[in-house]
Amino acid sequence: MRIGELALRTGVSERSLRYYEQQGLLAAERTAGGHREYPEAAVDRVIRIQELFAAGLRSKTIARLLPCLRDTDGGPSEIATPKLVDDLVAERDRIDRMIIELTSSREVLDEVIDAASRRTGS
Amino acid sequence: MRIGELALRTGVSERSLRYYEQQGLLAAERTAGGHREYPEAAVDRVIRIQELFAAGLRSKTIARLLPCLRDTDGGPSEIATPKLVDDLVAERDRIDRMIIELTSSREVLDEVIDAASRRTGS
DNA sequence: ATAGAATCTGACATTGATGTCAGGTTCAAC
DNA sequence: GTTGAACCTGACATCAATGTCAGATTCTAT
Repeated sequence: MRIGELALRTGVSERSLRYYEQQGLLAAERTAGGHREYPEAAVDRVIRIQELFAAGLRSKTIARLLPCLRDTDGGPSEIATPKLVDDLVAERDRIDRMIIELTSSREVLDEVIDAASRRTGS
Repeated sequence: MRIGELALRTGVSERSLRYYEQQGLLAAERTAGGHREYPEAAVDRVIRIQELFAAGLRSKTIARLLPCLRDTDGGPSEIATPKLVDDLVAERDRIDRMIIELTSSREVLDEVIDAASRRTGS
């Protein structure tokens, strides 16, 4: 598929898709005229990339991580280097802390929302 | 306490603490010479602010939200306006989605880490 | 062949919290 | 009072993904 459809199906802007390619996160074939042609699997990959971005990973880390995923390509995935594992463990811990913080903030919001709703009579 | 101690105890930089004040998130008394003097409760408030920032809220939203918290001051808290409630509900939903994404990304990282650990023999 | 939609590259702007630096003032201890 | 640490303000820089725009090229349908 071409970039417009991929953008539509993933909810990610064309601008970002081109950026992903530039960062080595997302490969694309090219038509004779130079237009990008994506395989069907690109949809899942883009969504995964977005999730990793949302988790606070930077593109460089994602670029190192992606080849180690088994379900990204059918092909044989690489094994994470020790340095990468260290980094990923740090990221995982950070994500764990973030989930805790998010949950805490969620409760704060809920409290305020509930207090106001009770006033209004829901 | 003064800004240096507050920074130390919260892990938030002095720069950020001044920024919080500028954004109306954190009040401070002033000594005769103009130095900031914080009450003990500032520690908790700063930590809460940090959590809300980590949850992706912008300072303007936090500024509107803080007066509605009951445990921030002992005093009577304000009730959230309908507009604010709308915004907070949107934020809460976004946080919920983010937690889901984070959990998903956490699993991805775990998988790669485990695969590498098994190779190394843990 | 041609028109209009889609895509290309490249450059510049934005966002918002935070880092950093400079030059000056205040505080606390001796 | 002096000195060094802590603090003040104000300005400018940073980061990284994304938005946006311009001008050119390609694709697709008629």
